[in-house]
Amino acid sequence: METIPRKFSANAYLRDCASRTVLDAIANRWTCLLVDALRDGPIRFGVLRRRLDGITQKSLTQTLRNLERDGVVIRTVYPTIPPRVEYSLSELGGSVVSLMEGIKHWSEEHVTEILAARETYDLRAAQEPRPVPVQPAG
Amino acid sequence: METIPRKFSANAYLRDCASRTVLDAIANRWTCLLVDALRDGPIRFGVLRRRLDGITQKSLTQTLRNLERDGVVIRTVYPTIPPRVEYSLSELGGSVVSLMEGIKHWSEEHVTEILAARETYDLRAAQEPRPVPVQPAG
DNA sequence: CAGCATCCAATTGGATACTG
DNA sequence: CAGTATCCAATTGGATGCTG
Repeated sequence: METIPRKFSANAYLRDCASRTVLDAIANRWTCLLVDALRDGPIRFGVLRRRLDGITQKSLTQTLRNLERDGVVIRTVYPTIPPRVEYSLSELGGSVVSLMEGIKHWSEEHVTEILAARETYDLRAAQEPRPVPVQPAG
Repeated sequence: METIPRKFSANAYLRDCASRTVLDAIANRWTCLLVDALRDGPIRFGVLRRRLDGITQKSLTQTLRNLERDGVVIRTVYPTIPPRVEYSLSELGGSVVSLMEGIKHWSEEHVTEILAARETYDLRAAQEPRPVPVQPAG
């Protein structure tokens, strides 16, 4: 009787589990917006740059490179002058689109509620008595 | 005839839209793991600390404070000695659990595939001809 | 136990200049 | 157009010590 091969079980709670690096790769602002922007098909570098308002060329390049390296994004270079480079999602990338889109959507849906919560919190914090310093000034 | 009040439409693509700050708040490693860890009910600070392997006390405190401020997390202090503090999800927090869990799960499911992609990429990169320096050494 | 305060190293991010 | 390279400011993150 054979032992059933136990499947490797990743656990992102563990600091040394490689899935933690994957979590880091996708759970950040630019990856979320970038993957969402790629959902409707190939898109050029310059268009992406303008769409992800506030991203620098450096950050965009790095985010794209990392996702390409991870097999999430496909980079296609057309040997024209001037150069034309298009980015699209791989099948793997397609499998994470709904999650990224979901996060973006959630942020937009709940922003008003959250801004209100922040205001309330800050107001209460301002009203609370300050902790007495160990060495009072003066 | 009244004008229909046009609903404010948030857009996280825009750098100055407040929803961008919400995106930043939830799209990061610790928030993802933290919210996921809170899904099964109230949990103490020390337990969280041990569960989110590798997090420092400082980072955990800050992540919890920010989410509390945003109305995602509820902090309950029991006036005992020693102090006992429990964290749980608000209703708002509950509405984002499935997304956070989804990201964690996706990371764990695709880690092998992604590690392979990285290896392939790095191998190809090592084989590619180096760009000729403008001022060749020697 | 659940923090806060502080110091410091390391990583990130922006601005700028240049290239095939 | 789509990058690379570099310099530098700013933010982050870890380690440590202390407290109600």
